Amino acid sequence: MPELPEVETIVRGLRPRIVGRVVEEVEVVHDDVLASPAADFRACLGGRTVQDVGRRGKNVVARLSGDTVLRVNLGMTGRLLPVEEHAELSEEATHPAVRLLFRNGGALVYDDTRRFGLLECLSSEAWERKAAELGPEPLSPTFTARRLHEGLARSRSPARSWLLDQRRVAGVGNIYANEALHGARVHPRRPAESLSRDDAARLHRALRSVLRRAIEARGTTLHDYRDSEGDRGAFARSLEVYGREGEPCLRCETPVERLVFGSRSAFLCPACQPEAP
DNA sequence: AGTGTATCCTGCAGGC
DNA sequence: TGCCTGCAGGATACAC
Repeated sequence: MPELPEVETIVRGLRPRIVGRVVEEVEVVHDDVLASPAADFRACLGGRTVQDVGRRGKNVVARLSGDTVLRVNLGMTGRLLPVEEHAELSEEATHPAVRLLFRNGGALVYDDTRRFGLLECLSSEAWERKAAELGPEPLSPTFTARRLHEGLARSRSPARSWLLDQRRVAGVGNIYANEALHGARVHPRRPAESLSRDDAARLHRALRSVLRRAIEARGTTLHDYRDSEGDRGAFARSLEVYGREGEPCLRCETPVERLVFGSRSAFLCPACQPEAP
């Protein structure tokens, strides 16, 4: 669910509310969202101060004292809800899985209906090693059209599968992959290596554009996604193909088609995005 | 190297 | 109302 723009929105809201707080107690409601046994997770976090909250790909990355990192992957339905006082929490939390209780009151609740998310407490060094396996940040200045073209050229995967692979580029999920491909007029099934330099340049531009606009709109809420204030994102109304099967393409009126491959839906305009280049 | 499939889990919409 | 199927912003592991 949450892709780069949603995670970015969550992180921005979270940062001012939890930096400086000290984790006093860790309540584990469902240990299946933890990467390690609950006792290890508690010991890893207990007593530490939150120093910063950032994002890498779709991961929320909280840096804590003692060179410790809490990585949160929100899966499909994960939410991070800062709560001011113990007493009246859980208003938003319908499926709390983990609660970090702060010294002097307040908490950060990890809520996750489907529990596909993952919380991992690890050393800075261990986190850096993992982060190095992720592809470049698509909004970083070092992610150039040329670099994208070079990456695509080495793979026969369908372009959409390529975009979803976090080792190739970090943070793109099914919504923005489909939107970017439509913006670039590239069929989602086109082999990555078949994209010309021009195709790659359009894809680069479309991807960055859609991610930036979605961040401005505070993300896309289809069902579950809420930011750290509990608010919905506004980008759903700006989607051009995702979820619009049978509706007219906004560019040419041709009905949007849905395909399934890689066990996920792909949405495209068959006129704007021809399968053959 | 790539693809198809299954798995984790819950909720919702739609058909009957 | 109930029961069924299919579907969902993700990630991973497996066999072929």
